[in-house]
Amino acid sequence: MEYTDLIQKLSALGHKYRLSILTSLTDGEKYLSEIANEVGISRALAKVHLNKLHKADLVETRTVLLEDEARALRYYKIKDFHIELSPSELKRRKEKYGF
Amino acid sequence: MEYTDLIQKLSALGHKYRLSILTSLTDGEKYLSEIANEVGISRALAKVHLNKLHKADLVETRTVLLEDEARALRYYKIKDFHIELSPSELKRRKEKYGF
DNA sequence: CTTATATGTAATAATATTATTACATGTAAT
DNA sequence: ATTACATGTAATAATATTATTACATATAAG
Repeated sequence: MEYTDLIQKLSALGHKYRLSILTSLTDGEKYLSEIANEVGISRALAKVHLNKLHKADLVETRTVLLEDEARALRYYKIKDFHIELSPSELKRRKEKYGF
Repeated sequence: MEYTDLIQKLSALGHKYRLSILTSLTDGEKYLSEIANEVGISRALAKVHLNKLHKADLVETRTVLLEDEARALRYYKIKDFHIELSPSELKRRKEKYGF
């Protein structure tokens, strides 16, 4: 993973609501209002944090048409990622990539 | 690791200078001016970031008296930590701790 | 006594993040 | 028509982070 991408993911993960949202999405995909309710924040605020998670490539979205094909829901799904950090991992990265 | 401690570590790690400082410290302990030079920032700014790393318990300090026992240097040393995050890790945490 | 090295802090400025509020759309059900 | 869901955005306010500047201490060397 690129340095700037790692930084972006770490800072996206380092916020209580965003980590909570991501954890909530480990159940499966959910739509905005569901997420806001589960986490206990307003829909608008949940959107702000979901946007940040999306920019960091930690979630992806999918629009689902309901049976009537009139209304559409936007589902948020956790993307796969793997971050492992420790002093030795940082050293390994440094030796491998030079930073 | 506690939820708030994890958040604190993640947000401490999620900044270019701080990750750079930590990576630099994988070589061994260093003092403030060395760190500032290596990372390429002012001493005052390096201090700000080291304070944040210290609060997140990612570095520890040690005061070393020079031979003459007059001057003292404050060495910063990386602390041991291990952070592993992925969708399945988040799910495991949730099932184990409930968040 | 000036320069160089090391430490530290406090105050401010600049920028970014976080949170809220208010508004917009659309469909379905009462 | 109003209420209940669902979506979205833009503007503002509040707060926090990040960066700089300026000052303080102390020792050693020239």
